[in-house]
Amino acid sequence: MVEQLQSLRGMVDLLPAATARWQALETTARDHFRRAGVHEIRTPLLEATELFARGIGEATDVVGKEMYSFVDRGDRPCTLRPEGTAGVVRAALQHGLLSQGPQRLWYGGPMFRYERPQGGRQRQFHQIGLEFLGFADPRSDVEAIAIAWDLLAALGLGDLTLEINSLGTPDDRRRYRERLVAWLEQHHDALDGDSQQRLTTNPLRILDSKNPDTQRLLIEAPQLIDSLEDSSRDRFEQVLAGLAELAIPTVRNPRLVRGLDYYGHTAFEITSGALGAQATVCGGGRYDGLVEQLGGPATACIGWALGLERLLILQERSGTTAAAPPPDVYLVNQGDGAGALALRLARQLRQAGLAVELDLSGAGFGKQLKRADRSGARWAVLLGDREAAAGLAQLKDLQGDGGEGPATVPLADLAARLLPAGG
RNA sequence: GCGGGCGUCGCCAAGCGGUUAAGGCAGCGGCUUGUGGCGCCGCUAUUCGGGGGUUCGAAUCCCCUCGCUCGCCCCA
Repeated sequence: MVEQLQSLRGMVDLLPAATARWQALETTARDHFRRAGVHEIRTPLLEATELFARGIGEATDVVGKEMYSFVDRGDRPCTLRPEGTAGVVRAALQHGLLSQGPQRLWYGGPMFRYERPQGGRQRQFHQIGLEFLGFADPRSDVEAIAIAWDLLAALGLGDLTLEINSLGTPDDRRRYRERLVAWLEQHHDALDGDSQQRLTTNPLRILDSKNPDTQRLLIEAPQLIDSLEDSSRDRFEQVLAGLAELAIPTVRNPRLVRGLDYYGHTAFEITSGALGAQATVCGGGRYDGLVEQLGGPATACIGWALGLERLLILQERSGTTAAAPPPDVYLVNQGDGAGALALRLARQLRQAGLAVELDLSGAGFGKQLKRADRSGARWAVLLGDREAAAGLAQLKDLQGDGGEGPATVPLADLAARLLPAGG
């Protein structure tokens, strides 16, 4: 026997049993964005490696060790997108969207990160994200976050925590980094190994270390908020006030820093305690410097991304169900004449708007009816050669108890007979 | 990339060194060659993720490998 081929590690198939749930999720999201006046943008899965290196930051883990990169046949360094923002900004610049005014955009689709798979973490995973390009007002932060919060609620998810922080301006951060490093160096020996390393590579990331000893130590450390200029702090307060006014509960987390270089000012995460180690369902923040960094005009932006696999895990845990809808009609047929006619009848009923499953097995009526029952269809339409010759069909209500026998209906009347009852 | 756990039919699952690898669900066939849901009967793993090894003998022990899973890391 030939060795069984498998999907690549961390790459997951979505079988028919799962796709109903995904479609429901996508439908809800699409409608939510439509009502929020946010428009969809679709960009390629594959981009020049340089886009991510410049956009996300060379020093980040996502760029440094998690990208699916390769050189194509034209010797171009390419990368499967590890996140959506960089591509959206690139597309907006390339097509001059920003000169048409501020953009309210959303995107969805697969992202790729070469990591060790874990619950809620795959190598190909799916995100839905929002990007507001060209919005500086603190109210845009509030609205962006509110859209995420409400979408999660529309998807039936409660019991979530919105953690929020301000990373201030690049100057604020530079100032803070110096203070923090100075302080941490005095406590160098008390830090865990990972954090000691990050002291030189990315000291701010030490703040959200999961090491309990490090966390205990950090309680005494200088706080980012104290290094913010007044204007940054005011801005943050306005965002918090705006969220409070919308009755969206926030938890200030002074140690929330996030891993992508482009974030500044508002940074937030929406987390759930039901997800284990991968607790973040939605994360985002302001990235006022990114557009410029990618060669565009200085443009204030805020955005977020939402992990669909994690969302689905939460929906499942909270018992939300979504089953694939059964067909309206199961078309039982037997005999050559009836078989040919059934093919035509199925098409005709479908054109009339009914969902029709046509039995192609050639099995007996009993077998087919059994399958009709299991399909969950409301109606069985039976077509044998006797009926075919007479231009009739038998109609059975599969959801009744079988008390009344099948009705005999002229083929021409079938659609009309079934449609009003279908609802 | 690092550490722990796991891997028996499409799914759930017994077996834990000794002749033919339980069972349930699903599937298929029959009872019922033109009429469903119930019931009954039968069929469906020469094989235990894959490859080596130990042994008279392995699904059961060892090694490697692949995959899953939990934690670290990272993030959605």
